[in-house]
Amino acid sequence: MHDIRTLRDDATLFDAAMARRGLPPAAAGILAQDSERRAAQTALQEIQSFRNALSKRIGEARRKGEDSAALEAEVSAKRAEMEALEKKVAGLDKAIFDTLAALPNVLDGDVPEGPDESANVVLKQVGAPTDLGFEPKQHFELGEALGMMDFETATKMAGSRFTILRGGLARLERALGQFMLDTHTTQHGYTEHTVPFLVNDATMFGTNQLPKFAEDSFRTTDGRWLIATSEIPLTNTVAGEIVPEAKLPIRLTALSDCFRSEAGASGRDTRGMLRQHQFRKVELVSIVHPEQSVAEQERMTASAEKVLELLGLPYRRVVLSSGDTGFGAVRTFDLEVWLPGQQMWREISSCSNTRDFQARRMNARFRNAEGKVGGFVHTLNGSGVAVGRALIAVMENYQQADGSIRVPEALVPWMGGAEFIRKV
RNA sequence: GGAAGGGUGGCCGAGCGGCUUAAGGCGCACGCUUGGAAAGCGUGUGUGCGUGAAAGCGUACCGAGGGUUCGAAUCCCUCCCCUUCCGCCA
Repeated sequence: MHDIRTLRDDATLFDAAMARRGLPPAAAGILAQDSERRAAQTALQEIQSFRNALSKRIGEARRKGEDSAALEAEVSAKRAEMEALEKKVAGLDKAIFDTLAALPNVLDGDVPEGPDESANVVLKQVGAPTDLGFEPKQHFELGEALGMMDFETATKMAGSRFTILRGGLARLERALGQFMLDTHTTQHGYTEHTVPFLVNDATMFGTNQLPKFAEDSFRTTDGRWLIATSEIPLTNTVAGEIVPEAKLPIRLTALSDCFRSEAGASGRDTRGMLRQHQFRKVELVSIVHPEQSVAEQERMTASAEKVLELLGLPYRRVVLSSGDTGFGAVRTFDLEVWLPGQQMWREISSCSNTRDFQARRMNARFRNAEGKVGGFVHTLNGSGVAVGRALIAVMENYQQADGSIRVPEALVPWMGGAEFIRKV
């Protein structure tokens, strides 16, 4: 959510920022409505002031037992004009709010220019693409052969883009989630949370799922929403709060199921469990002082990278281009893991700084050492990492020629000591 | 789901149609007092918006949204949330 003052201060700069997002100039139209609104509000306030003064005199007159009919008539005469102005102000307020709420965040200066993911820039690579020494299989081939990944039965009961895991792979998914949570809580200072998977409209607005991206989420019959990521409940823990500065930074993590309608993704990644309506993810959220968000994004991304390093997965860090950066982010680092079966780097984590964009929507502020409200906090979110995709990555990178899966060393304690997943 | 009681400023809490730009207290800030502190005393202490060079002035805000009225924290309606009891239930 933008502060209208940034448009008033420099409309050209704002339009330039929107142009980087591929959007037409918007400032002039909004500012025209803004000045119209202010004029109407001033006119309204003059009438309100007049009314308040007369109402006071009416009260005094009545207490003295005098006749107040003339004064009452004088106020009543203004009624139509006042209602019209109230309506105008409210209408313009809503129009301006709706427009601002639908505009994406202003990108950081160091975000590379480009129309889409083709312009993303690789910042570093850790590990080389795995050389297995035989023809690698894709995860769904491996999983089905093991009898532990069942798309057919899941589709029967729920439709496409659902998967049933069994036995060793179900255990592996659980182990990955526990391992990631334990890593972030014991090594990176994040506090574990369990959160609601169903949330209300205001919460969805706070983390930018609403109003623009309603079709990406599932809605319940009682008007709630299934969370698309635990970023939503975690970040909204500070909604409406004034956090003492001494409590910052606040670092939160949760393992949750995530629900996405994948509207508009038809035909993409239809094989296997790369893109599902329901998947598990360990999320990292940081609530920080405004001066700390740039450093925190680096720290958060490093925390996610640590998980991939411990799992021994080749990955690279990519900074998303202007055309690929999400609505609420000023800058996003993606982590891409190597998938031997696909012979491709695929996204497994996305770490974004939103600065005060979400905080403004949620009205999340901090109180400084002097006890004054110091402004909006900055919020960041990142996957630490996507559990379903980590499962795929482990399967494809640790597959053996006989179709079994070796368990990464770091994961063995969470697997009850098992070192291999074999067909039973 | 049913019944009752509630939601007021950073916190507690009064107010239940005009004298409230919300009493009082706590907390906080500054000052007086003191060798220093505590206590005491005094002063100040919300947010948004509009207007203004500024000081200031105006306006809105007492869970949210509507309504009644010359005037609403106060009355009416709808919704949300909290507490207690009952019912149901992993």
